[in-house]
Amino acid sequence: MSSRALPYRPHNHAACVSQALAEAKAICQQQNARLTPTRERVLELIWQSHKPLGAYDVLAKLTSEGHNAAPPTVYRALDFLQQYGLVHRIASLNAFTGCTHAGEHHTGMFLICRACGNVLELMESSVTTAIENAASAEAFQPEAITLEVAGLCPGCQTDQHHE
Amino acid sequence: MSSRALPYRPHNHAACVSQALAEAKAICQQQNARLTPTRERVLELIWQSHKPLGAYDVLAKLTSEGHNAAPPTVYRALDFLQQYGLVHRIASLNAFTGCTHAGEHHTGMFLICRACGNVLELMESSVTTAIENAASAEAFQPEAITLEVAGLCPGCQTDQHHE
DNA sequence: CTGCAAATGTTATAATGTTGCAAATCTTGC
DNA sequence: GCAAGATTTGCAACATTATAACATTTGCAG
Repeated sequence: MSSRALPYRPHNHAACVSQALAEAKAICQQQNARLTPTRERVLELIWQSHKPLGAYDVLAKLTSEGHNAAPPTVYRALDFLQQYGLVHRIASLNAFTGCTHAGEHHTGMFLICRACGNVLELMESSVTTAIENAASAEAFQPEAITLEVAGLCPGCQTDQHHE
Repeated sequence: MSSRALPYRPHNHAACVSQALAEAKAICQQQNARLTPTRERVLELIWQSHKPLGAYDVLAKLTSEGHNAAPPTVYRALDFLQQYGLVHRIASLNAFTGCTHAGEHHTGMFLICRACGNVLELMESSVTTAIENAASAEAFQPEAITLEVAGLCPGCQTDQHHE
């Protein structure tokens, strides 16, 4: 088995998605939040791609499957999912990606491949700590950290295998 | 004198702006880049605020002073200024701020006060190193780092002095 | 089953950013 | 100087991303 992290190594993505959905249901139930059909479908669509999806990409998929959706439909679902830590917004891409650490309290660090578009979410306490220390040194009280690293993923550094 | 960093402590902002402009001129001259009047004016407008300005804010100021400008005018100037490291784009705000380390090769870390809107740019090699190490551990080759921390600046943590 | 709160539908619009092409300006080699 | 090519700007249209406002429906508690 490869030592490379998901999503770079091959895996059963359908299982990976259904597990994420199951976890999402559990989290919502636990917090008395309603994971309605639309919200669940949006979450599933986002998870089906390791590449971040734009809100209008999600909208297009919804309408293509007969859902009578408008932009607010999607943005509201995304707001909900973000609120419960089920998806993250990637500010540098104006796009959304499934949270791979849902439920855990964390600050995500995103490795975004500019070639294949895949995104890997990391949780690195050493990074978070360094950032918090730097903020402290300026007497700044951090609340939210946006950390997005663009570059080349292992699979795209040498070949043309841009999925 | 306060130990707090600019822009939190009071200072002669006009001087601070004109120094930034002088440095910008030097940097452009050194690299055979043309800091045309429009580009220089955009840079000055951005520097006159410690708060990031949106592209359309810049556009509004230009048109209000008689400049016959359209969105591309501003975006092209901003592209140029970013290319030479004279301004940074803050992805989480869709806005631009003057680079306080122009000329130095660096990765900026931005402390963004959600109350007063001021932004402080830091250069912390310990943070950069931690991020690069985390990326390395995933065999990811970083090219650009977006690091934006939202929270409360020293002046806004206790009082209502939201400038 | 009624009344409130939450969620959704619907229309319109705001905010942000880009493309394409023509005109003007600057620079460079001669 | 000056013609030729490259860079910059003007301009119009358009594309993308996100929100506002308000009516309607749905789910849930009393």
